[in-house]
Amino acid sequence: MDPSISDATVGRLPAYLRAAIELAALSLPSVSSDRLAEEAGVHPATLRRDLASLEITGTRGVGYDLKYLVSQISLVLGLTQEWPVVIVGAGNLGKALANYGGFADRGFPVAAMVDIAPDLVGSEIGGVPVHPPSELGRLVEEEDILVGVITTPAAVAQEAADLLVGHGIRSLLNFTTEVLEVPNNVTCRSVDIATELQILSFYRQRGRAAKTGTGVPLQS
Amino acid sequence: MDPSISDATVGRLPAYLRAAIELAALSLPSVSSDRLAEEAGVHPATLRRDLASLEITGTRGVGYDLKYLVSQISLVLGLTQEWPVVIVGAGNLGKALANYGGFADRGFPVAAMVDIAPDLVGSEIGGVPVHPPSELGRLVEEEDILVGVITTPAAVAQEAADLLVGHGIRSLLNFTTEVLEVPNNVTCRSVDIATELQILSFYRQRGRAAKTGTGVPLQS
DNA sequence: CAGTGTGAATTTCTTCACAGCG
DNA sequence: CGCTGTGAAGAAATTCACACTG
Repeated sequence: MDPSISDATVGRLPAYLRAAIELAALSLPSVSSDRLAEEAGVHPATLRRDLASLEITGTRGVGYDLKYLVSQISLVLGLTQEWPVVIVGAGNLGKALANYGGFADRGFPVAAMVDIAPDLVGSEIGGVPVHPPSELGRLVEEEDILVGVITTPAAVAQEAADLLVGHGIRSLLNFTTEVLEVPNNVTCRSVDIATELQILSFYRQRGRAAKTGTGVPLQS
Repeated sequence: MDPSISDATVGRLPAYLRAAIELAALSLPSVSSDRLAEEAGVHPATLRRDLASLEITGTRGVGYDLKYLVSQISLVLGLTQEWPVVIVGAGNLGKALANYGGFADRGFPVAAMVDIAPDLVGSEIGGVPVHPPSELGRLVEEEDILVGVITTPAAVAQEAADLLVGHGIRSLLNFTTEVLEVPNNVTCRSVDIATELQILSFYRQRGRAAKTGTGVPLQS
């Protein structure tokens, strides 16, 4: 069912998808691996091997059909369905993300926010209502929420994670510096700005080009 | 001068640093590679090899001295100096980042913000003054700014990057979905939330555990 | 003939396993 | 004796290079 799509490949798929969408918007019917790889910033052979591993095939002498490419990559990434999101923590970052249109556009509508501050509860931010944590269970149920985004202060991030996991959420995106402990049927990715800045400073200092996009802590 | 510190190693250093700081805060004098690796979420042999490649040595039978560890990793990452930051784009995300204490705490003080909106210019956000783009040159000079953080709308992100690079900034952290073109003496890392969500949805859908923290697009 | 798909070579990264030091 | 440091094995990822096809 999942014949060996490597982690390295998965990490590149969003770049391929973005590049393909961009080129499709130019009304090009197809692309060569050379061109698409250029746009995505990878080696052409790597791109061909990645696509082959997804069983996405091109036409020899021509290239890959762009519409097909977009639909197949979307399929593999699971983007044919919507993934409603709840944002836990209505501080600055939470607000920024709620106002940020990019979520809904890409199939991750922000269905609700949760915060403990009584003065925020009941308000709306970017059209998204803020609820108290006690309502999380109901929200998850009613809004079919699949993803939890954690933008609380670091000190309570683990608490937020436990709450989300306790209500059946199995995908977490963590914006705090805290490393979260989660059961291993839960997928958690962390975006840590400090990590990014530190890596940036390493490469700057050494004058080396940053090759691969490692970054991002993570757990199962 | 830089005897082979691999990209994979660099990507793990921030996690080691964080773990070491955490353990040092518990007043432990030293740690074994087993313990530190556990905290950082890597294999103990990987940790030992990484540290050895930085010429950080432990004591056999004992472990690694925590103070030494923290200071040496900081040194390698270039965190012995401050890296003043300018945030370009005072929208929601820019504001959130300006208000976010974590920057300054970790040696990346937010020295200034830049925005084109006349009603924002002259105001302060989280104690950080907002300037018009025309003043960027002076700011970079006077505040010794080394890093540019791009939080503009995607459509003008390239423009922002050009502006920063034009004023001598050689480290960019890009929060837009746009892929930036930069000269190759400039280090640019991108944090793209859509990418993270898409990867999350892949692993969730397949029920596979997300192993390595690939993520993050990037260019030279 | 342009460009895919893929064996094979190569490089890089990880893990094992253990000699040897404090 | 516990734990580092590392040679060697193994696994994974990347890149080469070219046969082959539309």
